Amino acid sequence: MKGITEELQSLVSAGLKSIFAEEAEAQSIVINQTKKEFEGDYTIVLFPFVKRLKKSPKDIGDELLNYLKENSSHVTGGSLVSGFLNVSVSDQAWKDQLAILTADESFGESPDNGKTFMVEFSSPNTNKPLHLGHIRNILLGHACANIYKAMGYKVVITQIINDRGIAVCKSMYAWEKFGNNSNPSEEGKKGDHYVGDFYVKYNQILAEEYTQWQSTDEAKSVYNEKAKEGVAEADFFKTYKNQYFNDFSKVGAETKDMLLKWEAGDEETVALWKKLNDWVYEGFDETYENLGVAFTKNYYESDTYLLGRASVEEHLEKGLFFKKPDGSIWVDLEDIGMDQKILLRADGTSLYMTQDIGTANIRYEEFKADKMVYVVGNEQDYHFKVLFEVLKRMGAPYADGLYHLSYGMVELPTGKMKSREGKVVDADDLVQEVIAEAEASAKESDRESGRLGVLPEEEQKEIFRRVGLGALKYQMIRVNPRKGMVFDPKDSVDMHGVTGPYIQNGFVRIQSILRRLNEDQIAEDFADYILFDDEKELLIAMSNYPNVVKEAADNYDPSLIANYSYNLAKTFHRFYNERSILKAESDSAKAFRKQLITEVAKILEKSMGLLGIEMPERM
RNA sequence: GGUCUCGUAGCUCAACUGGAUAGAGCAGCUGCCUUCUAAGCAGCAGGUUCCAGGUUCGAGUCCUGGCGGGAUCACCA
Repeated sequence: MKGITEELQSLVSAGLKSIFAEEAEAQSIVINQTKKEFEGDYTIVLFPFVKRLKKSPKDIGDELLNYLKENSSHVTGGSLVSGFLNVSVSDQAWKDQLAILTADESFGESPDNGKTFMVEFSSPNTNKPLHLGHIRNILLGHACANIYKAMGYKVVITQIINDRGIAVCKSMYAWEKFGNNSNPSEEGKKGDHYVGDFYVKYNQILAEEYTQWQSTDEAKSVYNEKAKEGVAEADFFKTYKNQYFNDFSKVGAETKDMLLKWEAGDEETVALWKKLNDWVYEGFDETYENLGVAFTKNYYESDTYLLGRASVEEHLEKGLFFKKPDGSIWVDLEDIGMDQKILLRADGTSLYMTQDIGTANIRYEEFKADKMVYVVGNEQDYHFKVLFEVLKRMGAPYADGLYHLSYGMVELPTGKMKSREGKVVDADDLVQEVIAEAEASAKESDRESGRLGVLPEEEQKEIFRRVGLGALKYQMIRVNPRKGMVFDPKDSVDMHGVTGPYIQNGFVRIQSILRRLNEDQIAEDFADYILFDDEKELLIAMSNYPNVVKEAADNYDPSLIANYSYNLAKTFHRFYNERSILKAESDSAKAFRKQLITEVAKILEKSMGLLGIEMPERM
């Protein structure tokens, strides 16, 4: 069964063929909703054919309109305005459209296509809790997974956990020194926060040590070298911190020693490492659960960091890469305007790039995914460009299905977040905060209506949770992923206007009506009903849903869904203010509207569901 | 400096991938709750779409060159 838009497209396509012998693919024909200023429901843009047919828009439009009227019972009339053919469709066409929506439980969802979609997101480090940046990442990735599931893919959700390296050792070091052999539950903290606090502590003691060092003779002599170049002392020490850590720091040396021990498999060190990481995972799981996401499979860097090496060496022999005199292995991408990039160190140890090559390979072996999408911030655009190019040259069978879903950073009004300084918006805090805000907002409006106060405590809590999370998630997803965004934790999230709660409110209003309607029998028949424009607008919007899902999938852009849901909700709110359902002017109006709003609610719920946002029954 | 990316109302964002007079929300101002949930609706006001050229029936959208912000240019991940 086809929606009206598709029907018009194929009619126009057939019409062009029969009248002008012109081949035009149905999907390529541009059909818009007619602007309010003009008479009509749908607009067909004729300009593309003017040139190809060498005829005036008027000739084409007149003949096409005749064809449409003769060949479709749905097209009742139309008018031509400078190259735009505005056609009107019959009330029956709208009712047919509603029937399609009602009959098709999985409207907007495609049947199983036998393909697999894999998405990687979150990808946390185990030395600190998740923050605002992760939230955008997680929500984008999760929404994409849902969208591709709706498109008929089997979906695999993964994260790669960065559980090794010097950063983890820093937390371990600080815990050993200051942890008093305690643990998260004794301290009443969430595991990831507990461990993260030691990471912050570590950076504090390192900073103290560094400050003290700056007044030593050793430091003076290092600075004196640079002073000749006219670098101010304060500026010098600001930029020297990393090198200090590597060359002079006692704390740094001990931490690096810890890393070496870990790599050598030292039992005690590994046990400590495992203990801290397990605490962190417990904390992460809680955060993920609060956000409503779950992973099919976790990859740990401690397992995968050696992978890829064999693969690189193999392709070196095939002449794809080259070896520098020092023994390191490189790929030369200068022929496509990119740089040379190192793939394997002289000592044979692997790098970020090597790891990612290896991980991609084992993932493909494990899941045979047709698409593999990485949700990673745009600061890694270049890395993924190189990675994908290298995999392509290596002849990876999955190379064409790789995609980097790059998104802009989330910034605070004060600038970037600095996790080392503890200057971050914590994910768990933020979630708690928005839920509290939803509660405050609800109680304020409930003071007059008294709707929620009578519900059991549990039920109220669930409502606040859904509304708060709905607000947060919607705000994060509604902007185009490519763009950076500013998030002000002081304002937290809005509950009015273009927001999650606005859309949820549309759904809630419908549920409220349906609860009342179901109390008495109403007529089912509305054959003689004549539609209002606002009712047609709802049908137009709903019939467009599958296209929006497809577009969101093609562009890896959940914000399209977010905008769509808002527009549908807005159309509904307008309709709601204009037309009564319980007190409809006739039985057929009541029957029609009942069916109409039932479908509106379904699509609101479905589309928001794709974004991971749940609908409350009341609010 | 090279590469990538963004620039639309005071602020946060749209614009169906080149279509009609660039739309929403927030903030400001006016109205609408004894009538289906006012987390709502209606209205006022707010624009040289960063600038200059070009492509064409038509450009916020594509091309060229500037200007401005961000990212990146590690044998870190």
